[in-house]
Amino acid sequence: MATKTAGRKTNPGDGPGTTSGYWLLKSEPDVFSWSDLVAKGEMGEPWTGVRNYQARNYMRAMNVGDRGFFYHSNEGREAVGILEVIAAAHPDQTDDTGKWECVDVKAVVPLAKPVSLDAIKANPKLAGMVLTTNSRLSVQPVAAQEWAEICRMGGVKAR
DNA sequence: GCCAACGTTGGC
DNA sequence: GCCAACGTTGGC
Repeated sequence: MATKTAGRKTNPGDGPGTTSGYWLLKSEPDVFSWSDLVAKGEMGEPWTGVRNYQARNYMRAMNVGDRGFFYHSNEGREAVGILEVIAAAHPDQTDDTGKWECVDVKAVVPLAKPVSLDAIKANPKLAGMVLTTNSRLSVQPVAAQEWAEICRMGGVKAR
């Protein structure tokens, strides 16, 4: 593990090559939503379909037990729940080339109050979030203090 | 639905 | 190895 991340810093606030163990994963809710993941229960679901090297490398850096926000892109534009990594990166069955990988995740808890992109942008503590600095990256690291702040805004205990 | 930003591809 | 063309993402 601790795979190389193409020479990039993983996250401001974390040292180079380290991760906080917190993530943010995007999905368009009309393709795969938070409630879809909840419906999978403890079995969880492979996070397939990522076709971006940076995003793949972040998935490779994930450990079982890491937590992430489930973010609804396009429709909703808000973090809606907390998920947990239940299987480390493995080949993506929906990919024929053999290049792409996915992790398995399960739903942990919904945010009592979804945290919108607008609210994130309006919060100076979250100014450095990848969500705003690289809006196209679908799998991204979250710094520990960002995790705590969004949990607070979302009305859930940070865990 | 539009389009800016970003990433990838392929010709040279 | 450069860069123009193209495709995709996701906010607006």
